[in-house]
Amino acid sequence: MHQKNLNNTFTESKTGFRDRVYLLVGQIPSGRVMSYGQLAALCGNPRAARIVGGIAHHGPEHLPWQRVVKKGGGLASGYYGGLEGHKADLEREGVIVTDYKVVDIGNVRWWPDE
DNA sequence: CGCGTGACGTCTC
DNA sequence: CGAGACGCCACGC
Repeated sequence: MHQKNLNNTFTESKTGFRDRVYLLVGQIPSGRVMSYGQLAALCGNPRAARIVGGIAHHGPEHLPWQRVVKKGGGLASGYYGGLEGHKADLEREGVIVTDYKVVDIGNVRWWPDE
């Protein structure tokens, strides 16, 4: 037929990774943060943290990527505006940041279970 | 369809 | 504690 599979890759299982990242990031409430590895794990691959970073860099700007930090609470240098911008956006939401690292990350880390 | 890549993570020194 | 090196894997060309 005329339709073919085009690029196919419409298999939810595979493209799901990137889409899930978008959905999860969009679900992070204000004042809370998630780590790249955490997002990756929830997407199905705890070792795909780097992939989440790459997706974040190229992902939609309307998503709260500022709520995505490293596992230890470290901010992302590649964030639009750099560490300063990232820090400013997090503090704006009430997240305490010191030396470009989220303070008490264990308390502000958010999980979809909540 | 293979290679390089990177907003990470973990180990070692 | 801090910095450096390796590994890991989805994504784009």
